[in-house]
Amino acid sequence: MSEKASQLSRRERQIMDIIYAKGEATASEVAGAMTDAPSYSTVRALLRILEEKGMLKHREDGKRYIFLPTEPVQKASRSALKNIVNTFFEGSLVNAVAALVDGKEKISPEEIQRLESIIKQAKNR
Amino acid sequence: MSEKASQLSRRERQIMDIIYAKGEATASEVAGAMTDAPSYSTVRALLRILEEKGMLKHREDGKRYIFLPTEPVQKASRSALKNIVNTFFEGSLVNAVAALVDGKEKISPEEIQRLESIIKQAKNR
DNA sequence: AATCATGTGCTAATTATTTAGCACATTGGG
DNA sequence: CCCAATGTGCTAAATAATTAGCACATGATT
Repeated sequence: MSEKASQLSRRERQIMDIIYAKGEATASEVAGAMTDAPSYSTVRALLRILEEKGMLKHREDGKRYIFLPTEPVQKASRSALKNIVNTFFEGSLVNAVAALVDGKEKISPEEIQRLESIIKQAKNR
Repeated sequence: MSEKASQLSRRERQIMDIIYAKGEATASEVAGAMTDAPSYSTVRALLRILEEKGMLKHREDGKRYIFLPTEPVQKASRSALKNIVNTFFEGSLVNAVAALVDGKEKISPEEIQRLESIIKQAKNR
């Protein structure tokens, strides 16, 4: 079912989530985004480990490192969704969408419209 | 962002996923569902820990224990989805649905129809 | 130029997770 | 009735994850 992602430890996953949410981030940005952040030193160590594991890469910006995911967000998100669909919705796309829509309090007319067009597109395929 | 779920260790999460997917399971069923399963003894230990943490409960069936989630699958799935929407889709429901639909190879006419009715319902709210 | 602020690399220690083993209970078959 | 098969509880050991600290580099500021 799951492969690389589930090999990550709790902290590693937490950090990956932050970086996916931000797109990219420095060590201190990551630390800042953690509610229960350990020391800066610890965060750096984890970033290094994630890089060793091939989950992250970095580019340099002056003396700082800016970390970003190796795997593009699109691919990662699809695999995360797939996992949830399989775990909770017996593989049913429709049930997952239903949960997503039902779970949301208010859906604006614009959103409805966009959803309709998504389905329209799916129809013509 | 995340709360209880992210406190689970790698193995614990793996087991929770299996039990959510099955609805409920015995120790040996859980072990059987793990591709990289450790010993039976280990699986039982993890189940016990998950029960201590309040994630699982069990009922007895003869001499066996059948484990099931404390939190209903519906609630757990919504929280998992919410997490993904926030992490990968900047909180946008619509983008998540788009990824879900785009990620799927074939969508049957029946599925399309059900999707349409989900949106229709959402409209009248 | 000296000092401070902020960065990294590496290492070592603590804590958590993961694992297997042993003792004992129960059920079903021979 | 006895024994094998299958279950649980508990405990202890091994492995992995998490953490902080120290040494050193670099750029800015006084």
